[in-house]
Amino acid sequence: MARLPRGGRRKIELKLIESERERAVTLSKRHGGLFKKAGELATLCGAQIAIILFTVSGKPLSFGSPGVINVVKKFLGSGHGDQQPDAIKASMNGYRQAELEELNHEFDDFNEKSVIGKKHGQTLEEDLKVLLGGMTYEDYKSCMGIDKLMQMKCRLEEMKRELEDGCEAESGSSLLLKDEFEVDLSKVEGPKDYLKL
Amino acid sequence: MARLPRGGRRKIELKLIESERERAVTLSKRHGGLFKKAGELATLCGAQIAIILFTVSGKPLSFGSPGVINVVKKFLGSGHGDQQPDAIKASMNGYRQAELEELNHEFDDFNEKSVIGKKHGQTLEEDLKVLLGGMTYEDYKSCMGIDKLMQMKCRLEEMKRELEDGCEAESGSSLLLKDEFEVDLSKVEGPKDYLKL
DNA sequence: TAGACTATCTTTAGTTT
DNA sequence: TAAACTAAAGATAGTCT
Repeated sequence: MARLPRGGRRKIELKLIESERERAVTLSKRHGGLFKKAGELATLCGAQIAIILFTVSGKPLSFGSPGVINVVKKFLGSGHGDQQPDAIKASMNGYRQAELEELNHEFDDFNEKSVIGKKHGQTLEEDLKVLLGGMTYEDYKSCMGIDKLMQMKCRLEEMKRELEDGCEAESGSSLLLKDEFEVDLSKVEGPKDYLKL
Repeated sequence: MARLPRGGRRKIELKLIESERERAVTLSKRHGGLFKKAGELATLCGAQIAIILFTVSGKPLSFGSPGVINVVKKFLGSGHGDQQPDAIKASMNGYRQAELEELNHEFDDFNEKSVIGKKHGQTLEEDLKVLLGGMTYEDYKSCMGIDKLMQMKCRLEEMKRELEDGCEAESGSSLLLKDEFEVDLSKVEGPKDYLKL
């Protein structure tokens, strides 16, 4: 009855939890917390939100307000007709728009880091080395951050090209992120603001 | 320089934030927090996760590990081939499985509440009244909780019927939740465990 | 073994700059 | 206008039952 207050929350390392049982417990707790937060966000901000979650064993869990399928449909479907003030974005579906937002955001992050490097008199090439730290080339491919950064660059250029060509390339498949995305770091240039949409 | 520690976090009511500006600030903060938590969940538990978010103004934001589209595809596509130990679930896609999980979970919640009511000698009909509190009938339709509960009941029965028919009704459309779902409370029966899948 | 507990960590509402 | 700040609110890791 009388509880000994020995244990409390402790900070944990952000890496895959080894123990399968502990992992399941953590998933259960955080799954609840995440969905709760999503619900609050929907209520407080009037946002529509969907979360799709697959556990390591393949079990699907989902949250949706006003329903996963509705949000996903909107995301995959056309975005025109909504109150999009931007003419370019009005021709894109939610997926493209969200991707664009994300890429621009990462673009800003990278630019900021580059500027910090510049202050120390580094070249962009050196910035990259700093950003990549002591990783080997093999690490690069498994590193989400830099991988996405490279995808970002190419995607931005691709989008820009499409827009300059008159937004006619509606085929879509070329816009899907490739599972395998080879990056030749020697060809990486520094980010340019004019690439940002 | 010296900050007067007058302000700190205060509890807020869980309803739509009136002020458009304040709503945007809250969305920005919580959007970051939510996506961060999702990333942690993916890392810690090895889970695949996608979040799709539309702001009130229609702007789409997304998070995905290993990419929104991949997770959504898996969700909408067939679930067979994965390590599903359950024969029934193996024939369902992620969407149906997740829906089933959610419904079973709500079913448990409702059952638990009913049991609590039973302890006080109430009938199931009275349980419902307790659960519904002082709401009017119009409130029912706008009340997500009870609305989903009714959907749940029907959906479970529907699924059960399909399964008994040999899992042949693969058409799918009948399984989509209807936007408008009329509920006649006088016909509502108590939950039965044999309905649960 | 799934839920209760609690000390601590994390997020964020309101404020200031 | 956005960013930094502060402390209360909220989430949760580890423990116990």
